[in-house]
Amino acid sequence: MSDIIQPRVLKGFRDFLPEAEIERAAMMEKLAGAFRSYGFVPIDTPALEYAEILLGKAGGETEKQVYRFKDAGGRDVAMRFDLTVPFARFMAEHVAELYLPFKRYHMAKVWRGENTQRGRYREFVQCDFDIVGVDNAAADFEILSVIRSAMTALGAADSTVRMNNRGVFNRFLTRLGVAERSVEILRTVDKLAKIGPEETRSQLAELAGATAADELMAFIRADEAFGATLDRIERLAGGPAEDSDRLREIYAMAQACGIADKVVLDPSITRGLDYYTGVVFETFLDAMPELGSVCSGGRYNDLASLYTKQRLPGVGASVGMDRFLAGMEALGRPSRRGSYSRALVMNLDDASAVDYQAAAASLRAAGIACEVFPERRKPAQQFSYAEKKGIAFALIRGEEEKARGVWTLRELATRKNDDFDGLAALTAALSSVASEA
RNA sequence: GUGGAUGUAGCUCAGUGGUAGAGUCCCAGAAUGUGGAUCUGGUCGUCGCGGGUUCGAUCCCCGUCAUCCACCCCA
Repeated sequence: MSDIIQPRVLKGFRDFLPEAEIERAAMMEKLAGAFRSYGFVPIDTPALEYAEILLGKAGGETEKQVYRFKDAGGRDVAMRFDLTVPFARFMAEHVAELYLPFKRYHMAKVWRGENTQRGRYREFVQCDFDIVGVDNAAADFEILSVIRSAMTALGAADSTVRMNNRGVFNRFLTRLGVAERSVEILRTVDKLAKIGPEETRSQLAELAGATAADELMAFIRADEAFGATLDRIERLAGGPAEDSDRLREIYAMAQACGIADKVVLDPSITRGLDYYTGVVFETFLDAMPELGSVCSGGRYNDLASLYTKQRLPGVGASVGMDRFLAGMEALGRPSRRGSYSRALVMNLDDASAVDYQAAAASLRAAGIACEVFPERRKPAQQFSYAEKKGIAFALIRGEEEKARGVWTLRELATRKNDDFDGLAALTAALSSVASEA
């Protein structure tokens, strides 16, 4: 007679238990801190938009992957598949209420109905940050700098930003006479790290001929210092121009700010997305480059041309939070934490129920997160509960302690007890140790 | 979307054409309120789901769902 529904989640969608969600929340707080330190402000937009808004310019892969359906009112709607397109609509709609340059960050879930794999889900969080309204080296550099700050804040300072400028690449393709095939060529070049030089060369030869393929392979090498690579690709592209100067300026700023050692000029980085027009960035964990980029972005000349006649140049990037976390987990450095409680007030004596609440109130007033175990149970069970939630301290007051007029503070890890004469002394003691952890 | 592997207790995994086990975890007791050792006993499974073959399926076949890997694409 049991017809319960089997509980389950959709392919590519996930539940997050407290430990995982605490880690995600901590990560978002760290990112927000990095963004705010540069003056970026938060925004949010709806998860659901008119399909024509989201798909206006999309084609091919995006179109196939987007979740799209008719709502109850017959509207043709779609779930956002990134945060950039909704941001374009947002800017077109609100630019008059805002100010330029506008620097925003946006951390939210997006949905893509593509096949899953480690670090690739159908529902995942992107953390975007963009500067709209300025087209210069200062803005490009600021995004680069925020990427470095974000990675450092997340405990991944051992990562490298690989950057390039599509303008230089396009000039080079024009010189080669293969500009009309640039989209396919860019896409092939983008796969260099994955498929290796031989395969890349043969695919390029099919696209552009053997001679051009050899020249392309010579162009996309990234085995020299930033300046040497820049000089080489600038020469191959036809000499000095604004695009190569831009890279030079950005690099000078990176050097001045001490982040140049984690920035590489890699002419093979082109980004698959075709709306990028200037600098492009990809960020790889040094210990796990095969995971793919955990933070990518670049410059686009016109963010919102689909929705407004006002020209809005911008530059930005996006941290793939779920992919990043998958990488950190694979590298064995997750920061597990079971709760935010620092102390558990043990429940050992019904006659002391009031005292327990008073003790907890006293701790919270001192800024110490704590909880009262809600029913009387054997001490071992309460200790076990505390340890599962990662609570470091237990406050013990049973009949014996009450008779002696003391509170016992027990450190769970060491199992050492200390007696305190009153709540004030106990709270003070806990304040000093709690702030250390 | 295409191809391959996997899916057995909360967790990690054995196993068999006759409806299932180990370790761990959890619960109780030895020790009647202060947990890391030991011993004893115990709970827990629609063997992913649906269908087929069979006297009988967790095992064989088909489908399906999910996870992982490769391709594709990308965060």
